[in-house]
Amino acid sequence: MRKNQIRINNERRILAAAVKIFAGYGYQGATMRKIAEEAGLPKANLHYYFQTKEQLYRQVLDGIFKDWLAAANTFDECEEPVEALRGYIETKMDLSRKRPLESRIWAEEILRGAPLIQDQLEQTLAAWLDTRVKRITDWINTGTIQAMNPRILMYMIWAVTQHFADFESQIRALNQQQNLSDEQFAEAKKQVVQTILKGIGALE
Amino acid sequence: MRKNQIRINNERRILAAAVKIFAGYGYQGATMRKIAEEAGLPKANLHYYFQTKEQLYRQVLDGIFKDWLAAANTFDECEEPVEALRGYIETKMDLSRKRPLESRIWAEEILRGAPLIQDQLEQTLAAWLDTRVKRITDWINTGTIQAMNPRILMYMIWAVTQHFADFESQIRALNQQQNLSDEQFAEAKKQVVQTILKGIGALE
DNA sequence: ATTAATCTTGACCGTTCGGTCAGGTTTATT
DNA sequence: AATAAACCTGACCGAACGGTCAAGATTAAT
Repeated sequence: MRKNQIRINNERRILAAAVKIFAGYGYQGATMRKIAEEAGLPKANLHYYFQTKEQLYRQVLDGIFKDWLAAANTFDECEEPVEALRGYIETKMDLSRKRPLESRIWAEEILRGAPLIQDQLEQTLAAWLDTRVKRITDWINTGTIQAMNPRILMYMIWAVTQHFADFESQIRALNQQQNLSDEQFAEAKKQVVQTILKGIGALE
Repeated sequence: MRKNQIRINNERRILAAAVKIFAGYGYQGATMRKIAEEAGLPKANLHYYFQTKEQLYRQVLDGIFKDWLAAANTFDECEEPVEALRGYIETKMDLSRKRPLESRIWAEEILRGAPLIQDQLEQTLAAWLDTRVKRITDWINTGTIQAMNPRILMYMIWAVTQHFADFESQIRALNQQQNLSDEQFAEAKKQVVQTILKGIGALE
């Protein structure tokens, strides 16, 4: 039941263009014409593969959500809290660095009240979070890390890791109009890990 | 040279409506018609007080920027790093709680690459940050807190404090579809302060 | 080689956008 | 009371939006 190669190629081209335009202009600011230009295709062709702008946007969001969840692998594979949290924070930071556009699309959707992905948040993401909260609670109960609210810890990790993608233009303006270099980003990653792990009493 | 009371009242009404609509729909998604409806005025009347949509938006951003900088008072007034940072974090958290709409408008502007406020970021905000970086550097040099990159510390504080406003809908979806109660928010504030201060070695 | 299925696209449509403007109304000044 | 300044607003404009469609071109199946 594999799709025709033409369809595969064109859908990929359109989705890649859509990510750029949605990230740069937001859902409302993005236009089918801009996406078509970016993809190098006539506008009517976009509507052949994706009936509406909203459907195209939904597919973009779905792809982002999957990457988002996949970043948790390190978290699940490690037994030790220090290892697990460090791995998760570093993976999220790397994702922020490598795929800032996707991070910004996600952020804008949440900012607008998550009109299209509320269901996914309330079901898939909520279940995902519950599982990790249980693991952290176990660590607390066995005295491996200090008592705290695991949900708030996760919110803090998400906030900090995504900030480097979502607020990139602000950070650039405060860094002599230069994006963070690889060295600066590595330093940031290290300090974020260090501060959070030490902050919850998992280090020293 | 004081303005007529009619002008004062109407400009305030329009600005308040604009904050709601810009926060809820983003710059592109917001329309002059929606803002006019929210303000209870005919659309043409908006253009009498604010020539263009962009000018109205700029005035909204200016107001936000001023509040943003004013939150730093606590930071400057305290000598001790623990007191100064705790005060600043708590003030920013409270701002996030009390004025989430403004926080979201700011976030969206940065997300879009700060097209209208780049100058303010590169000048006013950069100078503001430099001053605070110097203070933190002094604390480090006198051994009051551990060595670190003060800029990254500030980025972390901004990220976490604003997250509770900007990602409110995500947090709500993960909290049984309920916004954080006052008690939950107070707990979050406490844990954020605790984690960051302990994370940089200013506590214990 | 023929047919069917898929893909391509310029031209077009109704709607909504930001913005304008003429002409009336209200408020302030003298 | 008269004049000027400020304020108000329904009706309108060109541009751009998302989306449609018919007719032709290409590819796949037989």
